[in-house]
Amino acid sequence: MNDVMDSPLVDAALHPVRGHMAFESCVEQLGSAIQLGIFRVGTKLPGERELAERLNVSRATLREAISALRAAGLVSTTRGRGGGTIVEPPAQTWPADQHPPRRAEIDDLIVFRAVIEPGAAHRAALTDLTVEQRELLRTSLDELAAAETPADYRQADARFHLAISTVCGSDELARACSGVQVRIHQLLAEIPFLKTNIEHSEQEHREVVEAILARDAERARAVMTAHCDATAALLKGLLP
Amino acid sequence: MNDVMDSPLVDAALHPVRGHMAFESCVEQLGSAIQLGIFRVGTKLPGERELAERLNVSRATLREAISALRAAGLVSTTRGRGGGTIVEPPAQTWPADQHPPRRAEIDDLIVFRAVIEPGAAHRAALTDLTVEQRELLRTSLDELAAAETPADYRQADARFHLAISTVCGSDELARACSGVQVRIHQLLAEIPFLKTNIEHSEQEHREVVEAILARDAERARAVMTAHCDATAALLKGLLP
DNA sequence: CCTCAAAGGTTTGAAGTCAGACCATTGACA
DNA sequence: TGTCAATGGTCTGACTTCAAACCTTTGAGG
Repeated sequence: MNDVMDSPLVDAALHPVRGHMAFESCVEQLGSAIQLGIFRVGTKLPGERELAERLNVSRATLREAISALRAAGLVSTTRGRGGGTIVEPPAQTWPADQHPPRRAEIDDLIVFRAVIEPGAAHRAALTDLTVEQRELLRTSLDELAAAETPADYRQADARFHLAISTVCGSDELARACSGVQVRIHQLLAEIPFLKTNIEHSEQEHREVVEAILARDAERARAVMTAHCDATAALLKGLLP
Repeated sequence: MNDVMDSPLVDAALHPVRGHMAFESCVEQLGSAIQLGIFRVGTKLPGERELAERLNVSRATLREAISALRAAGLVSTTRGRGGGTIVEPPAQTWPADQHPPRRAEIDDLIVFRAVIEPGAAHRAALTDLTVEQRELLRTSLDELAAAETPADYRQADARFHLAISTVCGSDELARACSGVQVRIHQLLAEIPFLKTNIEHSEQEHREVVEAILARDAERARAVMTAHCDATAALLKGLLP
């Protein structure tokens, strides 16, 4: 009969609705924010009521999610005034990742990143940045340089990339970058930490910030492109 | 105390979970696909069981969504063998849009689009396209030229842009473009149809495809950037 | 004409999610 | 030291969603 489904466009327009996702999504977002160091070890998460509102989820559901994080040892909770949920130092082993991403997913991610991160860098350079935004970029860069352990470095790296997208002024762009960083971060955690590679990365990081602050959009994009390509090559080469 | 929430990064990492979203999301996706002409007037939608599986939703929920579309007059349904759900010609007026997007949302969308669409064009030019993919681009371009009414043209335009992102080989990128196109399409429907503008657009469309097929990534990106900027200027100028 | 496969239509009970109210604990501050 | 506001903990009834059946309609093909 009438096989509309053969059109390649249908696949782009129709994507799976993640079923039963409120609880899952909360765990994922909070867990990612903790793993990326957006909520740092020892700090307190916002109150349950505020978090629930932010995530547009009922408090009951949010509590389920926090419960799961507590069970996983990522946070601990105390009651009463001044109490709350605080981020625990990472245990010996992260709760084992459930499913190692397929190769196709990695390729997909790498393509998406190659579009979005250089685009964000380009955009950031075109944007009239406030003093705070410039400060955020410099601070993120400094934290990267100050990182002492590989784990610290990877967290600071994720935050750095996120910071660039944040200053573009598009929530949606920032969210897309956040999603990309979460997954990149997970993948990077599985490959060895190469010192020479890091030094090269740091050089690129500095150049990107320099280009953005100098409002040299083309250069910002070019350097970020090279940076993403380098990571992509690493991942493609070192992942199973 | 410990106000972690002040970090601008938190906003990027934590985004609202759309509560109760299965039904809503189905209506949105199917409705958008119909409005963009991905499912064309007079054609039959895939069967309920297949659609439900694609959307990762129970058949009951999918049926609720179709029911809503039927109530809105977008589709009609017949039973029995050979029956199904077919796309109706658009009524005089589309079911009135619920909430006209705020100015901030429009700016957000425009920034995101300025990153993602030129990025996709660039990427498409770098990709080894199959014969089918090249054909898809040419066909989309032809349909654009063949459009007779403003509504036809806008649909063909959305499909054209979607086609470009589709050939990049990243589902996620295609999905992001799809989301952008849906919203751009809605906005464009609210402003006058300017003939001179369209002619200019068509020229750019041709150049983009030409550049992609010639594998001139820089040119593809530059032309697409100009194209997006033009649309952005239109929207900013003509929307309330 | 008959049969039956393919499609939409319906039912059912379990599980997830929600809003909102109320309970219990505890430390900040008067 | 006592109060109480802030915070996590609990409960309840309603709504949504799910999976997996089964029912009804209808046209294609023998």
